[in-house]
Amino acid sequence: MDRYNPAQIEAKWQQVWKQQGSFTIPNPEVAEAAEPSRKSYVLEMLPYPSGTLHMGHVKNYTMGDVLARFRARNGLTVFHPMGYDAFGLPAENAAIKTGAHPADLTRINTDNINQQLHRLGVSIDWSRELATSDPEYYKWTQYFFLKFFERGLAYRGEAPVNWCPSCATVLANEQVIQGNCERCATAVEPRSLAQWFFRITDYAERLLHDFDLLKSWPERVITMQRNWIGRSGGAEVVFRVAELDLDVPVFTTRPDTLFGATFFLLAPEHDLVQKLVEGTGYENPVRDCVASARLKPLQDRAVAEREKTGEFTGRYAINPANNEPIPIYVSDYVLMEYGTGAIMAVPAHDQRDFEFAVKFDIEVRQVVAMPGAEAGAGAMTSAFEGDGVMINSGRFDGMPNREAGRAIIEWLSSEHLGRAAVSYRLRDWLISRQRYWGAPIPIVYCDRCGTVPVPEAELPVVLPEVKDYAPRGRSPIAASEDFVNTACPACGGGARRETDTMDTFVDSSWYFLRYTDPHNDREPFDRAIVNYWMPVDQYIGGVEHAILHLMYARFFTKVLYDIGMVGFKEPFTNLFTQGMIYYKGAKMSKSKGNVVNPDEHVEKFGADTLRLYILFMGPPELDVEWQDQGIEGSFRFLGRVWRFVNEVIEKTEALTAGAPEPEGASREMSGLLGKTHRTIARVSAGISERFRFNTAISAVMELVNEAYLVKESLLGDEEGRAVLRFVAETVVSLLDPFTPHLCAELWQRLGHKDIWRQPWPQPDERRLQETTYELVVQVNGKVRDRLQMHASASKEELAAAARSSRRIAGYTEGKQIVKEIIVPGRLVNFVVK
RNA sequence: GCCGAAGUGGCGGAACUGGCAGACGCGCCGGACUCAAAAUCCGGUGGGGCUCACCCCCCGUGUGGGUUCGAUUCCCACCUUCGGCACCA
Repeated sequence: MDRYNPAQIEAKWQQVWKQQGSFTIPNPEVAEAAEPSRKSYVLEMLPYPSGTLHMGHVKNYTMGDVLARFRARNGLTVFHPMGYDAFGLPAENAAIKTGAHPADLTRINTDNINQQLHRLGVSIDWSRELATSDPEYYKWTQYFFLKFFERGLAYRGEAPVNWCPSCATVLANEQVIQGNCERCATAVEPRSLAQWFFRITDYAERLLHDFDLLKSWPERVITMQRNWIGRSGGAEVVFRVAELDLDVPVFTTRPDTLFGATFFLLAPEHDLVQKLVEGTGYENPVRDCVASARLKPLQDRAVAEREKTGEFTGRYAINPANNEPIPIYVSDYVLMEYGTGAIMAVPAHDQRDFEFAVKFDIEVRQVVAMPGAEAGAGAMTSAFEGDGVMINSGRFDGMPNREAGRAIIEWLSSEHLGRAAVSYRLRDWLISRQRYWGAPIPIVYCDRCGTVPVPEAELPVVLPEVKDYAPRGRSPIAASEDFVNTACPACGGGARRETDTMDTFVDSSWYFLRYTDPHNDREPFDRAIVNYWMPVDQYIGGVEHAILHLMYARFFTKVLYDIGMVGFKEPFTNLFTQGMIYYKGAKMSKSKGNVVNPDEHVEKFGADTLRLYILFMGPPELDVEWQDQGIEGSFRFLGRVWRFVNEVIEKTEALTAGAPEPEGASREMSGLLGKTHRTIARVSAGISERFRFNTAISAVMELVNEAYLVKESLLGDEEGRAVLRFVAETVVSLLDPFTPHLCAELWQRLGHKDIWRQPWPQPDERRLQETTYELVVQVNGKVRDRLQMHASASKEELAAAARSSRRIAGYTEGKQIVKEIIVPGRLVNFVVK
C-alpha cells in the first residue's frame, strides 16, 4: 500500500477539475422555462484582494464548498461563482508607496488568490470569475449610478460629513466606528462638503418591512440592521415664534408630554439660530456656542454623560398645548441630523432635558404621574420616563399617557398644529470618495447646463492614468487635465468631469447579480437569467458585514426591483454568518503577529486536512481558537481513512453497488452495518439542517473507529468483506464534500468515477434503529442500574425488568414505590419513600 | 447605560423536543510492534473517597434560588467574557 500523499493527490484532481471544467454551469437555454426549484445559488462573500487569503477566508470558502458539493450530489443544479472586490484603498496605498499601478498590483493579488482557491479545491464555476475594477464591470456600476440619478436616488448635497484625515477621504456613516475610521481607526473630523449621496432613507421602511422575506437570517444581524435604521414613531409638532412670525417644527416620540414642555432647543447648526438671536442682545454668547459646537469632534459631542451646555437666544416659542411662551435655547446635545434639528424639552420626563433644566433653573413640570406615588409631590431628582396617568394636561388629565399621546396627535392634526410622524436614525449613504482606485462618478458639470449625467452610450468613464496617487483632499484624477476637461453632453460646450470615485461598497452591492450573466456587453445582466438564478439561496460571510454590505446590497436590490430590472425584493434568502478564528487568545492580525498562514498548512498537510480541521474545530457560527496540534489530528484521521479504504480494496473484491444484506450476520457485522446507516443519516442532517459540520465529521470518525475494531473479524468471510466494502465506500462518499481530493482518489481506486457527480448516499430506514439498547434505571432520579433491553420491549416489560434488578432492589427494599416513570427507549425511574 | 450572544474536563468542543453529562478530537499515561526511534495499532484519562479486586459511594455543566420524578437544557436574580448601539428627542 502506498502512503497517503496529499500533495500528489491534490495536484492530480485539481488538474482534472480545471481541465474538465467540472463545476462550470451554463445558463439555461431558455431561462424563462427553467425550473427554479432545482437550482441552488451558493455564495460566499467575495474576497478583497489585498494580499493572500487568510484563515477566515479558508473557513468561509470551505463552508460554501461543502454546501455546494453536498447540494450538487443531492441533485440540485448548484451555482457557485467567485470574484474579487478589487477596487479600494490597500492597492492604492501600496501604489503610493511603490509607484506601481494599482491595476497591476490588483492583478498580481487576484492571480494569487485564484491560485490559492484552486489549491483549496473549491468547486467554483470559474467561467464567471469577475473583478469589480475591470472596466467591463464598473461600466455597469456607473450605469446603475445613472439609473439612480434618473430617479432622484443619487443626489449631490452639502452636508456635514465625516472626514478621515489619514485616508484623506470622506466616509459613510456606516464606516465610522465609535467616531473612528472603520479602516484605519483614525479619529474622523466633521467637515461640510458637497458630496454625492444615495437616498437610502427613502427605503428605510421597506428595509425594515422586508425582514419578513428573509429566512434563517441570524437574529442578531436583523437586530443590528433594525437598530441602525432606528425607526421611531411619534409626532411632528409646530411651535410658533410669534415675534418673528416663524413656525418651527419639532419631532417627538412623546406627544403625551407636550403640556410638560417648558423650554425649546435648537441644534447649533440649525438655520434659524442666526435669525432668532438677531437684535436680542444675546448674539455673542450664542455665536460662541455655535462655533465651539462646530469645532468639537463628533465623538466628543456624542457622550451622554457630558455636562449639558447651551445658551439662551432671547426668544420664546409658544407651546401649542397651553399657549404658554417657553424660552428658546441653543444646545449641542440636539443633533441637526436627527428629526428636525429642534426639540421641545420636557424636563420632567426626559433625563437629558432634566439635567439641562436643573443647570439653567427652568421649571420642571410633571405631566405623567408615577404609578403609586402621590401626584406632583415634592421636587423630582431625576426625570420619570415611564408610563402613568396624565396630570397638568387640561382635558387629557386622567388618561393613560400612551392613549393621551394618540389623542393629542389627533387634536394637533385637527388644529393643523402637528401630525403623526416617523423619524429614522438612518441617514443617506454618502458614496463619493476623494481617492483614485474606484469607479469614477459619471457626471459632468457645465456652466450653462449644470450637473449633467454622462450618456449611457459613453460608458464606461474610464479611470485615467495618473503619475501621482497621493490624496490631497481631492481625488488624484482631478490633476489629469485630459480627464477633467470634456464637452458637455447636453450643449457640447466646455465642461468639467466629476473627479470623485464611488465607495467600493457600491461595487459589491450588485456583484452577485453580474455573476449570472458575467459576459453580457449590452446590459448588466439578462432579466430572465438573473431571475432564474437569484435570489441567492445561501449566502455565507463574516458578521462584520452585518450592516454595511448587507444593508447596501438589500437597498440596491430594491431599487433595481422598482426599476423593473429584477423580479425579487431581497437578494439573499438565507444568510449564515461565520465566527472568527482566534489564535493565542486574540483575533489574528499582522500587528499582533499571531497570524496562522493557510499556505503553510496546505503545504505541510494538504488542503483536505486544512479543510477538515477548520470545520471540525467547532460550530461554524462561533468564534473558535486555532490549535496548532489540532490539525495533526485531522491529518491522522485522513491517514486512517486512507489505510482502511486501501486495505479493503486489497482484500475484498469489487461488488455491484448497493448496501449489502448479509444473512448469516454476526453481531459485529450487523452492528457495523447499522452504524453505517446511522452515520449516513447523521452526516446528511448535520450538513443540510444546521451547518453542524463538526458533529458530522465526528460521526464519520466514530464509524471509522468502529470499522477498525471489527475489521479483522469481518475480513474472514465473504459477507463480512461485503459489509466492509460498503463501509469503505460510504465513508469516502460522506467525506467527499469535506475532503474532495482524497475522496476522488479513493473513489477511483474503489473502481468508480467522478465522485463529485455521484448521488448522495441514503440510509436504509430499517437499519437505523438499533435492535437493543441500554435502559437506564433510576431511583429518585439517580442512575442505579443499566439493563440491555430489546428495542420492541413494552412499557410493562421495561418496568418488570427494572423491578427485578438486584441492584434496584437494594434501593427500594423496605420502601414504598410511589411513582414509576417509564420512557421507552430511555429510562425507568422509581420514586420511593 | 441599553440590546444581543456565550460561560461544560488540562485544551477545542458534544448532548435531538427536560431523560446515562463529557461524544469526537488534541494533550497526557500505559501496552503491542521495533535492535531502536518515528509511524501505526490497542487500552486508559472530570474531581474526591473507599476493605482503589475498575466493585461501589459522594461531588460536578459561571453563582444563588425555583419548577419537576428528573435540569447543561425551562423560570427568576446575580457574576464574568465577547459583540453591537450609545445625548436619536
